[in-house]
Amino acid sequence: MTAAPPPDEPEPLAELFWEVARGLRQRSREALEPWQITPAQGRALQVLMRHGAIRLGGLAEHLRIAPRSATEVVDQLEQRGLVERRPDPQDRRATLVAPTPEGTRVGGAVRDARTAAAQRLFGELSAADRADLARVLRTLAGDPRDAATGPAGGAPPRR
Amino acid sequence: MTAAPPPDEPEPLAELFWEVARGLRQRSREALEPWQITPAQGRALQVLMRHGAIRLGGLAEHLRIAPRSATEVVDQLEQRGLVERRPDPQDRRATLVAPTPEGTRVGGAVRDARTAAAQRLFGELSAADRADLARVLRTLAGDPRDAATGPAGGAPPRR
DNA sequence: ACCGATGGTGAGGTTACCTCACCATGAGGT
DNA sequence: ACCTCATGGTGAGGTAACCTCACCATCGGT
Repeated sequence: MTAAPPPDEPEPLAELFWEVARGLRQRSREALEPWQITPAQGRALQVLMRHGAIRLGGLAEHLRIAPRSATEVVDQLEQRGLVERRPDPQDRRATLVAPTPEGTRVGGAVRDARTAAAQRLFGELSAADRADLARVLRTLAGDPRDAATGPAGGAPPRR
Repeated sequence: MTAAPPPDEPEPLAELFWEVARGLRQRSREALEPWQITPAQGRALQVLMRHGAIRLGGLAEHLRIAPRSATEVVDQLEQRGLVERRPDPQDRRATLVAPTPEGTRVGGAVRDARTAAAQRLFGELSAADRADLARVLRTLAGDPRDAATGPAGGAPPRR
């Protein structure tokens, strides 16, 4: 266990990664401050804008949180008039959640603001650097999409 | 891909980034599960291992949290016998916090586990990819280290 | 000797999660 | 048709990791 054959230093890599994450999160938070939207609400709204009306459980799945927690964030968004609960005609147990027109408007604005925030960070990079970053991140995310352009033959398809 | 006049898709870049962050956080969490150490405690312990005895306020600064919050995490670590409070001989208002021998032991193990976790993720990359990632992240982190050394500074042109 | 600044902490609040228990409904077996 | 079990949402209550505000002891400068 003391053996570290490739004596790399992933430690600073991870640290660096978190440092950048901090910066990105900070910018995102500033970006959605004008709308008084919490990060959790923003994430939920984005999912709803993409998927339209979905069940509460489906929303929870997309957000990777417990169904109970989805109830909570939907409560908040509903109270702000950004989303609407309606019964699922297919299943009377289920509740569909959909953005209101206002929710769509705000959601769009939030998305734009967040995009702009990301741009302010990633825009500092050259196009080549952005491409490198995207390629490497795709590899790390387990996306096999870049296997063809990989320099060392790419990573074996794990998982 | 060479001609991309409006190359503004930071959206997937940011998404990709968070996806990877999720994976890294997940692995880190698993890594320090055997020690029953929460992420906040782990971070504090790492700082203490690096700096030895420091003031509570100094710890808060390193962790970028409010002094009051540092009190809390130190309380937890002290209760587990991993750190020790002692009066600062220079200033009777201040409290020095230092890891106990046990804390040093656990802190080392946690560091190793976390390093191994990061390795499991970043180890999937080629050395060249790791270098690219490090370079780009340093730029994003605002580290002037690579600006002074020019565009091809620390990393020789690969490929 | 005084007085404003500083270091730590008690009290109490927030966010974003969680589990467990519960109820209404749906779906399958007999 | 009936019974049973699984499923969808939610009330109740809990946790981690932060925060601010108020307070006290001490420090440093005049």
